[in-house]
Amino acid sequence: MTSHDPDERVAGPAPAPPGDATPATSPRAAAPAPAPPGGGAGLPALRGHNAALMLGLLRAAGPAGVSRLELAAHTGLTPQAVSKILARLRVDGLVAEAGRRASTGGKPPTVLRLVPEARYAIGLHLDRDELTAVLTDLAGRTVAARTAPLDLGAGASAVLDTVAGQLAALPDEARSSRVLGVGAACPGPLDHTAGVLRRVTGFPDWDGFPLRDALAERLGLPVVLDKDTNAAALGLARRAPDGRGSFAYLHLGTGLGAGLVLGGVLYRGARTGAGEFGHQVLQLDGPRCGCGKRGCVEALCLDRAARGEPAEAARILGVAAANLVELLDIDRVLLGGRTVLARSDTYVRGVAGALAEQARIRGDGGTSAIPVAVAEGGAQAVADGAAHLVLAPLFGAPGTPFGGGGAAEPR
Amino acid sequence: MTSHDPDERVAGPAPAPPGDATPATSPRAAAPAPAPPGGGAGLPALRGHNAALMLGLLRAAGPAGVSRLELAAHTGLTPQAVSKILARLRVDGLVAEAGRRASTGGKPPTVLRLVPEARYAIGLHLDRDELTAVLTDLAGRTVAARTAPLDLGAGASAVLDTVAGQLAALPDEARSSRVLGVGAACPGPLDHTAGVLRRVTGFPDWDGFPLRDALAERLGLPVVLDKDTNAAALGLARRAPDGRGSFAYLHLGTGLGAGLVLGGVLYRGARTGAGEFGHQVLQLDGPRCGCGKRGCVEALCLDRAARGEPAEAARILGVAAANLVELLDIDRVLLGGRTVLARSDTYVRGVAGALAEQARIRGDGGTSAIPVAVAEGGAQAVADGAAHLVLAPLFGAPGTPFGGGGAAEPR
DNA sequence: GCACTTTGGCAACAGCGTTGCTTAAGTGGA
DNA sequence: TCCACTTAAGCAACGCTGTTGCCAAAGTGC
Repeated sequence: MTSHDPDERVAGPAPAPPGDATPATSPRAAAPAPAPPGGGAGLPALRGHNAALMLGLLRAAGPAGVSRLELAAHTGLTPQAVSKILARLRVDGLVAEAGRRASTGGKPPTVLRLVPEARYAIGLHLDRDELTAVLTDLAGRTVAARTAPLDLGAGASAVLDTVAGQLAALPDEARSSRVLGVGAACPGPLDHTAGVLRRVTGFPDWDGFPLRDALAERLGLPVVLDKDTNAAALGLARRAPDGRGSFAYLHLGTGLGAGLVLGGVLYRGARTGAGEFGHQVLQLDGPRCGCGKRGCVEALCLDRAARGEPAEAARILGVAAANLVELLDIDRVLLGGRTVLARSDTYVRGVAGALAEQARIRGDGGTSAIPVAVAEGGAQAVADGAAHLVLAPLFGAPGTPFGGGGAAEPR
Repeated sequence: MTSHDPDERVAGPAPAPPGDATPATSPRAAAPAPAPPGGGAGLPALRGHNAALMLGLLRAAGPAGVSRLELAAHTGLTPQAVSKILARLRVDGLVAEAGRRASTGGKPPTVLRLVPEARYAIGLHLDRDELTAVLTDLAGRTVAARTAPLDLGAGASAVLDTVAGQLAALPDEARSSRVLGVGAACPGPLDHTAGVLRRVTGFPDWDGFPLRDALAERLGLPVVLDKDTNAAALGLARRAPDGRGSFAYLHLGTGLGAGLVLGGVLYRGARTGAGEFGHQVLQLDGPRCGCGKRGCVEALCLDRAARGEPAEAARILGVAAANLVELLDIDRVLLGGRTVLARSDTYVRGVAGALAEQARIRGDGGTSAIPVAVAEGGAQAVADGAAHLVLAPLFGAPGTPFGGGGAAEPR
């Protein structure tokens, strides 16, 4: 079965066809209420919240797993409650027992871990000249990845064809019913909520195109659309040790953008346009930038880089990063993008220098220098992160409001 | 001093800072659960969440009130559930019926409203040379306000004496058991979580002083400590029509600071140091600022203001504000502080001009110019907002995590 | 081999919002 | 005047949540 039923509606949790007896997994409810935003919560929301929390802790534990009592301690829930919740997750196939740990003077604890192959997500990175598609499992591991040339200027139909072709070439799991959906990352600006592209620099024809719905219809899967920098930041957030940190991912390629993770949660802003970092004015009445303003970081930075002065470019980026750190009080800065990767040491050193200088001036002792590093993941980072646009709702982000996805039933 | 028994436990949910999930324990032990951060939720949390949500909607409705069915529609809860929740709140004395509205073809709806005098909070603004204390009721109205000279340099004991004296001069309600706590706002930087002051500019002796606990012990009430700009922003957030907006409050007085409300929630940052807006570098290698860096907005702005060029100062502030708007995608900018208020028209025009220019360049149509206004509340805005540091947890912020205060029992 | 510790499940329970139905209190047409 | 209809709100029973109390399982250590 290579193609999904084209008539299938994707948006809502479509009520399962009566004749189609879904296997073991228990379809709990047909999502009764559209839940007005900011709404009240009932028992289903409570269950979803705790289930998501537990899945998040299990994912953080990795292959090593966690014991029930450890989960109880981390969540503040009763061991008995943890047992019940885990029982539900085990029935759904998301969690499994994985042996026992050594005793500490009593009955040895049973170790639990995620079942990575229980669910999958597809991540797409639609760049200006290249398409990357990855298949990611529940644990966040990249199962498969493909890259193909792409011409964003070739029109919607051609782009959709390319995407469909690449997905068809992914392993069979990519077409199983265990795929939760597709995360698509594009150059901004775009409207995440509506799933519509805006004026992608250099490709004005895409302005207003409902890419999310077009992809959803073509692929027969739910689709989430977001900016490439946001996707990358989301992917990096998963790698954070505590899962609650705040950081900025600064992407310096042909342009300069940022993805902000504040308190462990991707920050998108009121109109999902946050992170437009490139056109922060850093030099009052400075040289005119392509955007029409004067003294934008992007222009200053890329100019120095083009002139073969990467150290100076890095210093400028560092000043902008220091602004960011002061304003948002984040605890980490990650760098990425082609321009950075070409001279990563220089850029890390330049930005770290600016931040160290600032820490020295503030001299807070406690708030010593903010660490700077090159973002892991390399060229695939955006596509990887795009998959997490779909996976993330399953896992309880540290301070998420009610009703994190919970044990999402596939399709 | 007052009639408070110093050993008495101030029961009920300790006022948690809005926006983050830290339980912010009162000096004494909290009764139920220490609730590990980001923890799981049970039925009490569910109840608290919905109660807080309801209180938030009731507050937003103001004296006009709301009907049960309207609350049901806004929350997504069943009318029956709304009835039950309101019954509990009425028993607690927080909510009361207030007549009926005209019929629309059936039984006329009963109107419900907050009982403003059911709870109170005290707001303190400890400025460098002045102390303002206000008594605020549940509806957010300022019941009483007092201002007295203060010398922050006179030492902790003298400052505490002054505070206690001012509180003693507030109306009797300020000493009733219905007072939930005290919100204290100071010039930054400080550590909101620990309740400890940092290097207040000009008063280095305060560095490391545990003001929150000192005030709590002296006054026998729970205390929440925060930066003056944060308090002001929180107070302004309550005035927002939708309650979910994002805005920045820019305070230009003897210094320049910002309070950020993102998605209806006060954003404090990882180490509660967010909003350090004054030392954003706006002119690469510009004139040296008192802070040690070069080209900070604060230095540029105040220099122009001192030179009698308010229009130029406003333009510079506008460029910095435009940076903020682009980075965080907020939908409103509010101005305040002595320097602004002295020439408010000039500053509003200057900042609005910069934002309009940016909107023109982006030319998004939808995202037309971000509105700019002078913050309401005047000199009392900070003290008013400080009271909301205590009140806010009672009301469900739009997207708050679990366990918003709920119906706090006094004593 | 026995006391002890640690782990984890079973059963009963209190409390949450939901469902189904009834009562209250209006409007409006015959 | 009466009766059908609409809207509002409460009562009772219910399903499901995490919690509590208790007990069985499975180790360690003397």
